[in-house]
Amino acid sequence: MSAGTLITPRARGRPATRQKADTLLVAAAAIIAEKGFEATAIRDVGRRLEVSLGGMYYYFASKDDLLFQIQHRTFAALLAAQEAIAAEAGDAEKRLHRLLIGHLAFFERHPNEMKICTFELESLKGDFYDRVLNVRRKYYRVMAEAIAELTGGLDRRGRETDRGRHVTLFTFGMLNWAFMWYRQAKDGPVETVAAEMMELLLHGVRKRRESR
Amino acid sequence: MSAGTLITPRARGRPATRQKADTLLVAAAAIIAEKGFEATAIRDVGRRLEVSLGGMYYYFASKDDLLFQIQHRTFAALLAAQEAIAAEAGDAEKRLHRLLIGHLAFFERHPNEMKICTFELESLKGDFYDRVLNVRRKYYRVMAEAIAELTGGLDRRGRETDRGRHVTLFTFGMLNWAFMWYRQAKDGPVETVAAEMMELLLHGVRKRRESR
DNA sequence: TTGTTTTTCGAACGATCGTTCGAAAAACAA
DNA sequence: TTGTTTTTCGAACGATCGTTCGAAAAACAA
Repeated sequence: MSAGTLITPRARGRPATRQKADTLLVAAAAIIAEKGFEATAIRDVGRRLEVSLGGMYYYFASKDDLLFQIQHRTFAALLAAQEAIAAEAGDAEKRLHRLLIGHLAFFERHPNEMKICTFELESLKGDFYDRVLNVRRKYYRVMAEAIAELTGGLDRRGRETDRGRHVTLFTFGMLNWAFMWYRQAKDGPVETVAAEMMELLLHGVRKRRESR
Repeated sequence: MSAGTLITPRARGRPATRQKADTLLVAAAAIIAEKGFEATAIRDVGRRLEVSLGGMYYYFASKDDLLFQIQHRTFAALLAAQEAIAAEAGDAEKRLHRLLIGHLAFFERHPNEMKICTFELESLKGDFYDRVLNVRRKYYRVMAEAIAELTGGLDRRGRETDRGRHVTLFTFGMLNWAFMWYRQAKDGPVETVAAEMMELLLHGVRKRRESR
């Protein structure tokens, strides 16, 4: 929507140019996820797709801009997808369950980008940082609301309680830490992991003697 | 114990030298936690404590060695502290509760070092990486055992089940994500947070109608 | 005091990096 | 075809970095 205010090269230009910029962003994300942002040279990103160093600067205003675009469009896409999921019908439990699946599924589709969002947030500066933080806050609220519905983690004025806030952050911890260990082959589909997470949130993990 | 096998400058030398090396490690951790490992220049670390660039190389064999020492000694200290806590008397619930407190308390005492352990593990190379990973694995086992005692997350042969593994990783997620949000002033003492985490693991977070 | 070991420092190295710039090439519109 | 816009490229810049090295200073032992 207000994406038109972006004054970066890739926002103007021909359709084929925008598409190439997308390809560059994906390639850049793969390299940055592997080596880290500071350790990644723009030269290397270009080399992988056979674009000269000078050519890279036709697509991105700066190295910081490149990092910003990866993070911003990733989180914006995640936010949009999850807002749609949150709007579907169903009770609080089903809604949160769908959101857990949605988050992990998005993470599975875009592991490089999500890893960068987690690791390199603080590599963003000034306005870039603020704008990404803004999207992240919106996403936090989507999840926090869904969790509060389930836990009653709101006080009488509808504001988040300390305990409700912590439960939300615990949940984000479980979700975001997945990049450290989740491998589809070893851990099964994300739906299984989400179901286990949901079970934990609903009933805890203690060995139940008579749970049948 | 086998720390004597370290062939780094700070392992030999006078007591005052070892002490100065410790001070340098703490100062380095503060800078690296703020700016990231790649973005941190050894020059800057030296400058903060008025040690020349050349002088830094009397204490550390290389920049990689500096990062390794921070991570290795931090995780070794955490492991030792938690092993002691795990060995204390008490049932499975009390033991895990103590470990949660211990982890968060250690994190609160050494936020810079713990942040580096989380963010910069993959900045380590070769043998440095292997040796830190080795300590991390030991720590994982301490926590995994404590959780398995509570959940029964072991199969008949005493091996970790998939579900047990996931519960452990969920717990690590909650604990390690704390660096993103925990502030003593806002969130209260770590004991409170640990208690909330324990409550979640035991009973889940669903609003209880008749929990009295 | 003298001799030895430990510690500190400054200068210099080769390498790499982000960014700029203007010219050339390619794509497109007329 | 001609003229215009978009895209690509190579070279060069100033800056920063990790590391080395040998000489000087400081600390210590005799």
